[in-house]
Amino acid sequence: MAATAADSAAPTISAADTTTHLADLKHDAIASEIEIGNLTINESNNKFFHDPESSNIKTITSGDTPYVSAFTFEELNLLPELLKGLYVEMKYEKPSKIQAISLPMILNPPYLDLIAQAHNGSGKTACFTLGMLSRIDPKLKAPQAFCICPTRELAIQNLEVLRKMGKYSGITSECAIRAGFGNEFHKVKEQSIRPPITSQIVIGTPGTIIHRIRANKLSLSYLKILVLDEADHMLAEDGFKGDSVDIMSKIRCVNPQCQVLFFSATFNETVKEFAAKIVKGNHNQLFVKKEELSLQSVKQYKVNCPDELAKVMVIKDRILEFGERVGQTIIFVRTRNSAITLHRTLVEIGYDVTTIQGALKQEDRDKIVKEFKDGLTQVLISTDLLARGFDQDQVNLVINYDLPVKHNHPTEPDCEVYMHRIGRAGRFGRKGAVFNLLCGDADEKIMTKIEKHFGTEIAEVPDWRNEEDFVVALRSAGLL
DNA sequence: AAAAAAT
Repeated sequence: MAATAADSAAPTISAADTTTHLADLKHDAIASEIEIGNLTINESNNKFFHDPESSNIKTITSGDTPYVSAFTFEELNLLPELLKGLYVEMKYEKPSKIQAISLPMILNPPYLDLIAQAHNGSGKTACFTLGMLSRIDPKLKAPQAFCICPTRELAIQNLEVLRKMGKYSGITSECAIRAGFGNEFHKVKEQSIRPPITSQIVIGTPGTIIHRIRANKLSLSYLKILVLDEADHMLAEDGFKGDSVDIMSKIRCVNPQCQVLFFSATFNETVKEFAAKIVKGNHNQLFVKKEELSLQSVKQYKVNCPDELAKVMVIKDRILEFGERVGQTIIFVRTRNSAITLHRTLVEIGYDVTTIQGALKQEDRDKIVKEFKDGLTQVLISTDLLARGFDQDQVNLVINYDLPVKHNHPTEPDCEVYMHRIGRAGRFGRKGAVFNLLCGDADEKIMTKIEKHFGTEIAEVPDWRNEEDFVVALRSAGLL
């Protein structure tokens, strides 16, 4: 990739010595914005692929450490085994923007806490994965890094990335997610007689991590780094706030110096404030304006449908008719029941899909995800189970069968979930399209609120019955 | 029953 002007003027993020109070953040008194080159693109032969627009990430440092963004992985002084993992296994060439900015902050002493926001599909996972791998003392066979995630699927996916990246490092890792439920006594029992965890990196869901800590099967004594993936959800009142705080305070008791990293594409004001409160005094922050969070490469559409059947018809005869040619599709629904019903309806009219939701047995969930990731299935119906973090390159279409709404305020959109859902398409700068299926005034109002929140105009597909309208939409998204 | 999560 051609070097930009910004490349030569290696930006030093100026050290700020002031406090980290929110008032300061608001005044941008200690903020310095930096500009660096575009994301590195690895698969330029992909026809659904283009250079994502350069995005602004606002950097706020505290303490007196100056950071220089890394334009190459070599500058990060990584162990050769890790560099090999990045180049050979991950097929990375250069750090993406968020990686260039955050990795120096993560990897260099004094290992400050970090609150980091970056666009969906921009390479956040690699940031904290590399962070965990680099900070492990290979000789010490004890847990030194935790990563907690909101779903089991995400924990499994993150472990897969970590093992790939760390393939030559010899660092040990495992998932801490619940294996057996209710009547699967043998599995539950298996876990209760398990020996203590010796893996150096543990990635899991909050409940299971707490359970292992309480059972004294997961030592905190050597912990160096804690990662909260999808951090805004992990810290949300109606998310995993209680569990996350519990884990953090247990760690602080034993190990007050443990570095904490919060990563997500979204941070609403409430969560942002809370995160800034619970990190250690000196810490770093990276933020993106919500108006700049929408991916330029993913086109959003709305379709007015007279009734639920029309929504089904639109999915089958208008969108998937062409959609199947351009990649995989995820259809998001609001409830488990909605997932089951839509699945049944589509099958009834002769269209085969798979469905995932939290009420399924874990082995079925695993199988459905695997089939989809292996490309054996084209269309996947999902609840918000897969709204966050799920990474599948080939997903070019997202359909919101139901719009995401706040559970205690059904007339209000859940803008964060909306952003995460549409972020399942357009991974790493690929092109994609989102179709929001609206039915009635209430839906239209919610859609308008979403548009206002992100300051984006969502194009309307004029007529749900007109095939040509959808062809135009997909073509304009760059998919046909 | 919002969904997720050792609920």
